[in-house]
Amino acid sequence: MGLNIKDIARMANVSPATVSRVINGTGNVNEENRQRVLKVLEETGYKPNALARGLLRNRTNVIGIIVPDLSNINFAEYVKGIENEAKKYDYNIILTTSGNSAENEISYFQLFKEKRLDGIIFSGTIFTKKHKREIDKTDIPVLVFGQNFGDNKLISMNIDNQSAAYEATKILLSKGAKKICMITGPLWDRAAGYDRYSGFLKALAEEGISPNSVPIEEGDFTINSGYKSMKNILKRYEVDAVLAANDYMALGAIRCLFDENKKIPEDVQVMGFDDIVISDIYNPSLSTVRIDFYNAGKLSARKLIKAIEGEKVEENIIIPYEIVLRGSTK
Amino acid sequence: MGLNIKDIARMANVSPATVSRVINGTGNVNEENRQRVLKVLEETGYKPNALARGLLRNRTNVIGIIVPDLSNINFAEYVKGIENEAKKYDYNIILTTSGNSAENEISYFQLFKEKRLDGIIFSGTIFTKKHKREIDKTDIPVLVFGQNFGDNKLISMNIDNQSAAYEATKILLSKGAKKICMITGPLWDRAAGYDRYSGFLKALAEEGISPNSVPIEEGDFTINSGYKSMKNILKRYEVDAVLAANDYMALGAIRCLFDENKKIPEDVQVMGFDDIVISDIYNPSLSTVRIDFYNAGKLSARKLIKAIEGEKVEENIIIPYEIVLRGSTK
DNA sequence: TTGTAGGCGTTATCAC
DNA sequence: GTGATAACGCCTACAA
Repeated sequence: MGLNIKDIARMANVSPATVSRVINGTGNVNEENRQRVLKVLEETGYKPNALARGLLRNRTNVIGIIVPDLSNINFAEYVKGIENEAKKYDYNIILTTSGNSAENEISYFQLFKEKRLDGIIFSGTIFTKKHKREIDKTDIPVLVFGQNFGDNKLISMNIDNQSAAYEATKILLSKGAKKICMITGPLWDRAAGYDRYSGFLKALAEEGISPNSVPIEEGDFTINSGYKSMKNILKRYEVDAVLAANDYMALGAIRCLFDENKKIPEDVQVMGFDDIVISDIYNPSLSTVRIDFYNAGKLSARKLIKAIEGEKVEENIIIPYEIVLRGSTK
Repeated sequence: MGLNIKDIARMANVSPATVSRVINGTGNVNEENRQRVLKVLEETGYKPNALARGLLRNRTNVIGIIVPDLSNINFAEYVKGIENEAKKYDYNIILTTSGNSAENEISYFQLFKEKRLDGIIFSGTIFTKKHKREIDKTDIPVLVFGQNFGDNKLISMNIDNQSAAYEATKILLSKGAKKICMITGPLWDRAAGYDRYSGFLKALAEEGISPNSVPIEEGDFTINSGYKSMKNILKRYEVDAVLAANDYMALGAIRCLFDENKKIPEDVQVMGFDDIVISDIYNPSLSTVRIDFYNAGKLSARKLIKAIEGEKVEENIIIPYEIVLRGSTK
């Protein structure tokens, strides 16, 4: 290590320019010289310094990612998708997690700018004016995931959470639910919290059900909060269907219903969100809304790289969802 | 954007050197000038180019990570731990996943070298001479996670999988198991596959049980493979205890036992590995071996950064485990 | 076909 | 206290 292009040049008895030409396959090089250089490269294991190269080309081939939390399997899958796809195009990723702190998010934007990354994928759960201002100051391509935010400067990719929750609710009602309730995520979480909640309300409105008569508890996406929320609801209401804003809460709710001697789905139907790996094997197996985060990640990487390389990219991309019916619904 | 330190200098009527001094807090600067510079920095949102800086200082403040797969919650937690801890020391991470391909792993080592990262955390499931040769060629500090590989050049961090499996087996036996069996991971996976398997055998040996009489199936860590392995075992044997090399396989096994009308833990005791979030709420709740990957990640980051900054670091660090007894054992 | 020289943006050194 | 200058390692005109 510590070798630079001049050292290689000296060893191969040529100039640094020639070495550079061999490495990059640019310009013509005498075959004999080329072979000598290649041999030295091989022997020394020399790798050009990406810093120097980036400085010159103004390109790093690195994409910055900001996600709230890697413990959430959805985000882990999303990141995996990005990474796998990016590597195909010879890009790497710098990963940061914000823990849902807007302050962290903003400071990462600045960091990414400093590091001269080629593009940024940002997935937050809230999106403020401050975020927007920061993004506007950046002239690197940015892809925002999971936030509807009309802005022609950035690419946005969204899950239609509202429609998904709407449809899930409709299905429960169509299967005979008369006393439905919901366990939501935190409502400040625009996507998985608020939008799923509002889709639920929309479906009720269409059926002429007043939201005031419907029990709604706000959980925090953990199994425990699902359990507690269900318990709170059962204290004061009789219900025959539950929509939970994610599978963990749905599983917590099922556990609670079980403890209260309710039969699923005969007495109470349950529907979750996410289709985590356990949902299929759980007893009863869980009906849920499946969103393919891995593919969303791949798509995000592809779109962003397209934008980095100067191609036109549509501004708002919608990720499909799919409703999976299993044993916890009739 | 596109501003450089010279632009700032011009705007503030000072030299680039002075701007640099203000930014880095190095050397003395006249208060009046400092204020003028700060104002320009504020107004322009200028950030120094980390590439140029890195070129000069030979430092990037970035750590490279290689893990097999982010879908595995253990690795996701591990990475999260690294990232959170690294950020405290002002380091960022470049994350790559190898999909267990040794070829990928090696090429990432080279990439990291090219990018002049300050350190590398490598977690693979196999560790070959080729890996070792590559690491030896690198003079960046490397931390290898999950592989016992005596080498004074690198820091290694390990889970004592063998002892953990040994102890788990002993517990099952002490609780009256007479006809025990195991569902292992792939045995080429040194850590979670082979080592857990060998710990199991060691415990049997100590009790004078011949391994030939004991059913052993090799799964692939998925729920399905746990189910199938259990089914295969039950076809030919009667068992009263199962050790599975991870919780997913344990849950698959439980599901199978349930389908075969076996009572848990009365007829068959089950013990897993990992303590995934669902294990506690499953019915029956799952006894398991818990390893704190998040903290292992934090510790890895801390040790590696220490090494990067020139401090001496112990060479082999052992991560503790803990056996959690729940409803699936007597 | 090949080599020399200048510059990418920053910081450290050395005069002033 | 401040500014010019060289250097980090590479690539690319341009000249030979």
